[in-house]
Amino acid sequence: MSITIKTPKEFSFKECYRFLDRSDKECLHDVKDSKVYKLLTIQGQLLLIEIEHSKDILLINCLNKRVNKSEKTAIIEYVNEWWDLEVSLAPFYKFCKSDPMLKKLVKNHRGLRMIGFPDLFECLVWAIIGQQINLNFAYSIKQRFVEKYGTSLEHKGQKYYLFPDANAVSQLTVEALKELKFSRQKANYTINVANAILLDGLDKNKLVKLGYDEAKNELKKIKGIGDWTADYALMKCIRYPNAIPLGDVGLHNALKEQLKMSTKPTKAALIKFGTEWGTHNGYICFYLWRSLLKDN
DNA sequence: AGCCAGGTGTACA
DNA sequence: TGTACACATGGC
Repeated sequence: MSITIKTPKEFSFKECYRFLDRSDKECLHDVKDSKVYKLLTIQGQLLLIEIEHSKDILLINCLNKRVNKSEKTAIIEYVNEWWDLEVSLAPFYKFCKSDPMLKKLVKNHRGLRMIGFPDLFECLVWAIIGQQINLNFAYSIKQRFVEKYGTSLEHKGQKYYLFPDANAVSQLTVEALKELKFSRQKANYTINVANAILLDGLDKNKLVKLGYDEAKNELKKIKGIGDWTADYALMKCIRYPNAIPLGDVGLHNALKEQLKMSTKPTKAALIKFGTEWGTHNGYICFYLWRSLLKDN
């Protein structure tokens, strides 16, 4: 059974692919020869998918199993959410027309979709790992973590991984995570998040229904989730369009570069941006992050 | 050698 | 409310 998704109006496979290819230590998907590979768990089964682009469609193959109709539907749903394919970018592009910096960002990366995290636990733990350390180090920690505690599937001599689930992580000790170079604090934060999901009913759908402010409060109750991590998850997983991690160093660096500033933006300037950009916060932030990668 | 990386909680005033 | 400090490691 062939699986296809008709691409939305504003879509660039090349831009999405470039973002997915930003680290060679990424272990939760693979990119090769203009194809994207990812292991999914659908209805309790491991499905390895391959995504390629042709004209106005995404062609998806499941490499390890013949899929039935409901699995096909679930795969399409997953990719739509992962790559944010069901949103129109027209309002965002219209908004950007009136500002030179935003106009240039859109010109350089038109069609880029916000590659997100369908899974809340993965999103939060990845954010925690990335707190205050450089991205390369963060990827190293994630790789050790996923390879040690994640479920995997081998296909043609290569291993593909799922992110460890909250159940498995709640059983881990701080010491076990420290061996992977988590700091003591981050090890605690990570286990806290697993417990919040298992014991306190932290749930993606609940956060979707709560509204931005309430959802942010809910997340910040967990020790280890501050403003930055909460907004990161609300932007990349829950997908509130106004969510933006204003304290993000990458955001600061990108703004400094784009606006040719001599110093990083002040806190007051950042708050002003967040207010002016409003519902376009998330996409503007994502495009600014994209601008930090080479071959713009 | 020392500072900075996709921050946060805690300890103090 | 506001500021100092530890935290893990690696790159420059």
